[in-house]
Amino acid sequence: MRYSVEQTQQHHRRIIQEASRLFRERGFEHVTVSEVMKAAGLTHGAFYAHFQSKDELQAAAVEYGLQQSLGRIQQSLGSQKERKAYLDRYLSPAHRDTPGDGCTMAALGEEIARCPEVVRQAFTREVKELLKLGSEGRGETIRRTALMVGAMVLARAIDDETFSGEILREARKGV
Amino acid sequence: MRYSVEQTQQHHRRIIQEASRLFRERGFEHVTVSEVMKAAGLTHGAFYAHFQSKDELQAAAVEYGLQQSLGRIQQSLGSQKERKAYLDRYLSPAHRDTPGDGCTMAALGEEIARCPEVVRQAFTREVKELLKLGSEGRGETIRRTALMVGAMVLARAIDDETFSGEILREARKGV
DNA sequence: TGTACATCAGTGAACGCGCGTTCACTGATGTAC
DNA sequence: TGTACATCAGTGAACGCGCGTTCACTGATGTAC
Repeated sequence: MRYSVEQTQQHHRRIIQEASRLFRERGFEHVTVSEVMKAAGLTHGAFYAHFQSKDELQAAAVEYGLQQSLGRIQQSLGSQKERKAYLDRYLSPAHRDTPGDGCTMAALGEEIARCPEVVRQAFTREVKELLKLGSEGRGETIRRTALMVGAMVLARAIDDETFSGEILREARKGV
Repeated sequence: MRYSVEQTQQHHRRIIQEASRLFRERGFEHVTVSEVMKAAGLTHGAFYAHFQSKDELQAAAVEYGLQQSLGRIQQSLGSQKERKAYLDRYLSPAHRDTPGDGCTMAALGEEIARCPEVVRQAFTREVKELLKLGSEGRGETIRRTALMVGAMVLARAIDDETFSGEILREARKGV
């Protein structure tokens, strides 16, 4: 049956949010369209009323995830204390263990490199915005971001709590 | 038909080598068992005479790829000049554009985080060996590695040659 | 050294499953008069 | 304001395809005597 415009828009946002979370938790390939729709409270058939393909959803989810990061960074620009809290949170075991709500670059960067243009373009656009922020110089912002992303990738892949924690702590000393 | 022991061992090595290359190029999920076997000059049916599952192959391929990296690092420990050449090579557009022969951490780290234990254990073991090397202190080695991996992940995901190159150059200044 | 037999890596057809996507249908919403 | 009709997001069955894996079979290698 037909739903109201607001209802439809809300469903659309919900699909993107759940997709973004699930993709970050398990990767694009390990999440099905049906799972995303179920998480959004709908059935899979309705998906194609919202997106032309799974690729398009991936692009929208990447954009959403990075805009979420952008918001967090903006909120941390106020004081040195907030900046420190942001870095502590990023390089924490909690962030490592809950990728669904975390950094899209660290969760999906490698997969995005192998994605169709539409996804890579969304990523590129948002990362450019992300790097415009930062209280240091541009080069320093790039290096800090790379260090944080690399440390999170390694900490998540490593199957040894102690070693993984060491990587996060050492990385924290470098930012 | 039955093949000689040496022939079989050679096939086994070849399967791992081709798998490691293909996985780094396209990710575990986008490479089929059939493709790996074809690249190794065999047919897919023979695969299960060499490995119990695709997961096991992934573990073997990760181990192989990281041991390849280990060898390269060991060869760069001789002089400051060799060390610089190694860093230049790692953070080069050439490495970015040929992941099949490059760093396994940067190519597969995120996927490995979501892999079964057998793969993650192989990764953990080899990264531990990798970090034992390095001419700096342990903390510095960890930070440098994280920076390099993160920069490569971002440079590969970004769909803009200039921006991608900038990330590699800025990262190079930091190591 | 030669003969008979067991082994097992490799082949290629087949299986079962889950995926992305399609489609006929539904029925409340939105629109035209 | 009320009525008739068109719209389209959502449902759930179905389709087609490719994947990992299995299996009956092959035949040179390796082994026992």
